[in-house]
Amino acid sequence: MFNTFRELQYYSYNRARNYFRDNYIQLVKLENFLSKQVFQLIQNYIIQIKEDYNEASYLYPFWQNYPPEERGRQPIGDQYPWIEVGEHSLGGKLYRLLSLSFNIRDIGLPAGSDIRVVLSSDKIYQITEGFTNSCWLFVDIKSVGPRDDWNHAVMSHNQISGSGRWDSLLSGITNDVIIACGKRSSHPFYCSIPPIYVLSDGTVVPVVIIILKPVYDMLSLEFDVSDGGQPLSRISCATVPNGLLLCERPNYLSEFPELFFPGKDDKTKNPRKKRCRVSFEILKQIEYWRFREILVS
Amino acid sequence: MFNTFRELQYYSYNRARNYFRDNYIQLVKLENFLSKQVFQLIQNYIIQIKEDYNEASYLYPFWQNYPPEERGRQPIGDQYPWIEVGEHSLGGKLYRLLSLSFNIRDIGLPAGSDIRVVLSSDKIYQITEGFTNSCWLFVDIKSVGPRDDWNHAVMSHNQISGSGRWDSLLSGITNDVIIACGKRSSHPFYCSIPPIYVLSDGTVVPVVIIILKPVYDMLSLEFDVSDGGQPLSRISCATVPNGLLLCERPNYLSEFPELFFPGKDDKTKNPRKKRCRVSFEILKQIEYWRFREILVS
DNA sequence: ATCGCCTAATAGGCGAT
DNA sequence: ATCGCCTAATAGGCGAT
Repeated sequence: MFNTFRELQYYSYNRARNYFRDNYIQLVKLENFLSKQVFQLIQNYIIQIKEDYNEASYLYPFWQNYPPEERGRQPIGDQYPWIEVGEHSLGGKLYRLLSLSFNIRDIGLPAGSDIRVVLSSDKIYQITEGFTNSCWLFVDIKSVGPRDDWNHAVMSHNQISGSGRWDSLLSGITNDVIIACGKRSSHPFYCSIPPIYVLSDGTVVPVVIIILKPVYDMLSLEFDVSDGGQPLSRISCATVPNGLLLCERPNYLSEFPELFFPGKDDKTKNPRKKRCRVSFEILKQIEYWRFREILVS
Repeated sequence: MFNTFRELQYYSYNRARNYFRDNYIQLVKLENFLSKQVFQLIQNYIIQIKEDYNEASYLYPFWQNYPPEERGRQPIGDQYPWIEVGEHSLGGKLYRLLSLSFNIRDIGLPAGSDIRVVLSSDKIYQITEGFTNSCWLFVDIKSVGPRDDWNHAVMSHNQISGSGRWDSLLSGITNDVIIACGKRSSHPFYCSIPPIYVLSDGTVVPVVIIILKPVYDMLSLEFDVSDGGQPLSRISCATVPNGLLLCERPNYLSEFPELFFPGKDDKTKNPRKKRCRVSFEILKQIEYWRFREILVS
């Protein structure tokens, strides 16, 4: 079955890729639209999200004897790994709330982001002027605490889409290598997600990548609090341009070569799997709506 | 905030724990009910699930140059890691479909299973004879292929609930150690999930643990197929008894000491974090409805 | 059938500069 | 601010017995 629809997909993919390279404005509009949708969902439900998130701290007596171990170089010892708190309190809601505005399919893929749903709606059909009614929304949830709260996110190669060349039937898609280009260092970044998928039924599915970054406080650091707790402080939302926008047209990477900069992996990591960082500051420069924040009162 | 509601939770927890130890039949009924619900959702949507699952194989041209690496001892080299295919094609649907029958909250926790949702409904209120209208459904999705398709699942300590003693206000909950007891070996298993949670608003939330095990075929192994592909073959559903049922009343573990048997970790693993295996055969003996299968046509 | 050897992929805290 | 050092937790393929 790996090749059952290959020929159909090959021609349809290249047709779609040409279409969206020519009409790249539609991709931008699609990203703008979904960025707004997701942002508004979170904003509308922020009270509930905050309550669910903060319950993790209130449930301390139930996990205090089995906390996740701290990790990394030299953990100070006053922090609890909080990854899953953000993933669940945000992720579950996204699955449900998106289904209010879109038809959803949970198409399988061996790798990709935390949450990935194929969305269909008339609005997408409108935006693409009838070319497709679907897109693949990739959402990654990147939690951080007060000591790691910089204006960027760390992305793995399975979380960023690339130029997506598919030159000959058997070759399959390949992305041009991106340079994670920093002030003091740089390294190649082998993003692995295509800019567009074509499903076995012919549906054309451009990829949209959104990062949600819940940031938590550590109450133990505040001078007037004796008790602990890691409540939600704010949520940043960032929309990373589709690989065609990055590498083809308008080729954002040529104007903003430092959009991606070196990640967190050390030199023992397989270079093809090294992560990069995405600058939120530069995303905002590309288009103001690519970066937004929701403060939690 | 770690201790804001501790006293309330302490008393309410022990009251609830006593209640469900005395009325353990209600816990069993609750598990039976949810087991049926989840099983029926999957059965009703199996065509869609299968389509979404199998699309991962059809999308091969899009990931063939960036496949997840095989892992473990001596990979043969003909298999693709398929973990995320099952997680997403099943998981996304569960989030949405459960919301048709239940009110859902995505309460945060630093650790636990893949999917965990606090469900509320009148039906739960009925089953518990008015004691609570909520439960915490923990669902773990455990994919395997044809070479690892045994009648069990491997569970980490964060995926099984225990006896849940909370003896003094400050101590927090602790589970009695379970013995993962096999034919040739055995080891302690330090399950870390309490049998019941009490939320900050006083809601009593007993835990229900369900395992979904999608099993895939490897077409490359079939003698009349030259192409590859890893389509869905069947889904097993297993319901693991709540820790109170296991360790207190009716104390299933005393009658079925081999329900949990040694897991997959090696001796370098922190003993407190070692996984165990759960026997599906024994689950079926405990109550027939604790193990069911859905064949994919 | 039992059970454990073995490694990829994810993630983000925090130190060194 | 930059960037990479560093490790927990999850997962299941498959070999040895």
